[in-house]
Amino acid sequence: MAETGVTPRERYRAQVRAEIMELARQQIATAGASALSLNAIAKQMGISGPALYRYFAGRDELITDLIKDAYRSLADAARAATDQGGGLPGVAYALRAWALADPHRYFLLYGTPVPGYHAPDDVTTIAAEIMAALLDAAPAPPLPQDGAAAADFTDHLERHRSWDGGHPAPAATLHRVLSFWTRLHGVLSLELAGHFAGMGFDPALLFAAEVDGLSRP
Amino acid sequence: MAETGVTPRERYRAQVRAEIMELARQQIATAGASALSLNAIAKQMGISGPALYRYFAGRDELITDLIKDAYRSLADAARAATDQGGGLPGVAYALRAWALADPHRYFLLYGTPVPGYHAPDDVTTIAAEIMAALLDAAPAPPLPQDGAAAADFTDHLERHRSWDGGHPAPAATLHRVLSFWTRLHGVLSLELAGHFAGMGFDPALLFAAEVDGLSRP
DNA sequence: TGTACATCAGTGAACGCGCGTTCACTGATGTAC
DNA sequence: TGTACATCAGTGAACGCGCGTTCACTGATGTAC
Repeated sequence: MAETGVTPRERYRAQVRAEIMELARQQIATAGASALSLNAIAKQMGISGPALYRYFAGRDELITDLIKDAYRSLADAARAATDQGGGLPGVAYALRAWALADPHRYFLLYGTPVPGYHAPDDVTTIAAEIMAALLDAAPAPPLPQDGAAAADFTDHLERHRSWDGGHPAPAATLHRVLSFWTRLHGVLSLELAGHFAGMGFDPALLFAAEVDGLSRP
Repeated sequence: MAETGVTPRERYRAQVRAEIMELARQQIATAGASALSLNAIAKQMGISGPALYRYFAGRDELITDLIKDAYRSLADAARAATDQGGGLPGVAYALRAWALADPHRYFLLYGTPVPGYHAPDDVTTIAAEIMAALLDAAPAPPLPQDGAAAADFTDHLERHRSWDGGHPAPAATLHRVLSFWTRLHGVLSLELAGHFAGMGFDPALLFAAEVDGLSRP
């Protein structure tokens, strides 16, 4: 009685869809997005390949849903960290934990772009949520930027802040958050891709040092 | 008479090899590394597919050579910029120019890692050259790091600097160069992957602001 | 200079693979009267 | 409660594709005597 309006068939559909997504996620986690195979998923579920077409229009739609799903998960993690009051460092560590839990999922969002693929509007919206979480976590007011180029870009942002989602933060904060985000992505993606592997130092310490440096005024 | 010891056959071989590599490079530039197809290359050259096996043991070897080639090219660009005396900003702009000239080539090196693939020792050596160029370009002495985590990592690097290729720079400089490199990669890879596309601001200005901020003490 | 032999670039057929996707269908589940 | 019909999940065969790679071969180029 609790589940009003949800027929058994709808429940079943949602369940199977979820199972497909879950197996797809596992496949990506194991061998990356390029290895995602509809037939392999079907085989794992014990059904025939064409049966999947009851749930997804095709491979592209499945990938799109996986991307949306991953963005959603990442945005939620960022939001939770912000709400917990840890500030930018808090968000930074949350993002790192998210990425380390499933590196291929991170690369699904921020890795090599797929040549033909173009992201739908939904993901742009969710990506904006991540920026919003960072803006909420950022301390105010930001210190004045040193350096002419830095000041120039802050000015530039004043006139190009359509992506802020209506956030009232000053342009200097937008700049700071943007810079924070790019730097974070830098360390993180190099670590995840294994580029520090042969260098001998501990990536966690580098990350901590970056976050430390980025967070103080 | 000038080309001592190089038989016509060797010349021919080198030439064909170079042509294969060039077409492979074009293919990657157009549609990414995952789209690289031996048969397609052969067709473009007007020869049969199996003929390529006279020049490469297989697809993997070709990709490995392309990666080595790209690293070589990038390291040369970094070295040239350093020798020109532009300091870290000079190297930064050189690397950006290199990446923008062929984004897929950049992603071949620093994009989503290929699941099965493992880089041979050669590329590690060349990658170290890039760090060496940055170390040569970095100003000395570096300022003391603010923040406990930053100081910790510098200390840590003192004990884990095997990757410095024997460079005499102090650990603080290693730290600075490492941080410079990761941050650079952050802005650059997000720009190349198109993540700034919908945001409205000019990526070049953000890059300039980052380089500006990163270069001053 | 001429002949016999070795090297080696390139061919064409074939193998086996897995992929996404379509189609006409069966059979179970749900709905209407 | 029972019957007639509609919905829809899943099947199995098939299509067409392009891939990397192997193999035995032809024919041109180079080498040795």
